[in-house]
Amino acid sequence: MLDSKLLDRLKDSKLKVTLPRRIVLEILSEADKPLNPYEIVDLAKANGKKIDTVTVYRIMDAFEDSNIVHKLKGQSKYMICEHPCDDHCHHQFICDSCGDVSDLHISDESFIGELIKKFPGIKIEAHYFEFSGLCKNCN
Amino acid sequence: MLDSKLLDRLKDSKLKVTLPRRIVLEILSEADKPLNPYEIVDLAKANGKKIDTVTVYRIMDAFEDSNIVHKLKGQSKYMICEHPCDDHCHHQFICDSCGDVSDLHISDESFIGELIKKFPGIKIEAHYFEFSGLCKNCN
DNA sequence: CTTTCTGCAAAAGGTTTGCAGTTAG
DNA sequence: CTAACTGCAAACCTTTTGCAGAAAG
Repeated sequence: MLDSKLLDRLKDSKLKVTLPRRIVLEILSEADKPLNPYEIVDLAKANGKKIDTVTVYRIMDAFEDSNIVHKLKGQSKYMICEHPCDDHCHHQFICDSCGDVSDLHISDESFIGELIKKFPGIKIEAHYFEFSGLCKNCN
Repeated sequence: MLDSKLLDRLKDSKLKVTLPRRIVLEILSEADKPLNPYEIVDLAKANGKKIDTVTVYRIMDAFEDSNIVHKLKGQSKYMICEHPCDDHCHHQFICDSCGDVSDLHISDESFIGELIKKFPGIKIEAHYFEFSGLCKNCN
């Protein structure tokens, strides 16, 4: 089921609430990692729901404009933006062995602070950290 | 002119020293930012030198394998790798305003060390850091 | 002389555009 | 009812593959 808070975010935007948009939101919120449009279409199909890839591209554009999702700059992957006003900051650890993805609760300051010191003048608005390796169960 | 140290890196690898490879190296070393294959072809043309795009793609693959260039994750942009290092680890800063991408040479230890302390038992094999905001020119 | 490399053509993959029909508000 | 949205087709751009000829070592 689609989380009601997410649905509210969609309602609060100037976007119309349509079936494809609900499906995309549901898939993104259930995914534990960023997804690209093709992956979203595939997951939808796996759930018995068909959406056109082009539609997903357009939905992602609209969601990005409305700050509902965050697009990873490098990859064309998207993830739900949980703290729209705070920042689009994410830290995750992906186990190469069992595939488990965990969200790391690490303090931003220790990472970001050092960076600012090293590169004075820049302003960091968002960040995404991804680590992979072996989790403590698989190590 | 092509820097002799760079040329040596090419000679030291198992790759043959060919004209297209010299051109690519020269362009990359003169560029102050990461370039994608199309940009390399265009800059070559601007210097009166014609290379096929496919050739550039293949050259970049070979250079990456030989640790001569570093590929920015996702961006399909390449830059001369001054510190031939573990190519699984990337730190990039993307300016939201001018789109400039810079690769940050920050020590892994400061970032990774803290993480290991906090999550004992995990083994980190690769990481990807992405920061975005405003570069010092746009800030 | 052998193996690697290049350039061309074509295929494959990812993303965007145009348009007619549909649906939310 | 109207503006926004979807789905399909097709265009477009990026990247990969296959192959014959050229060049490096």
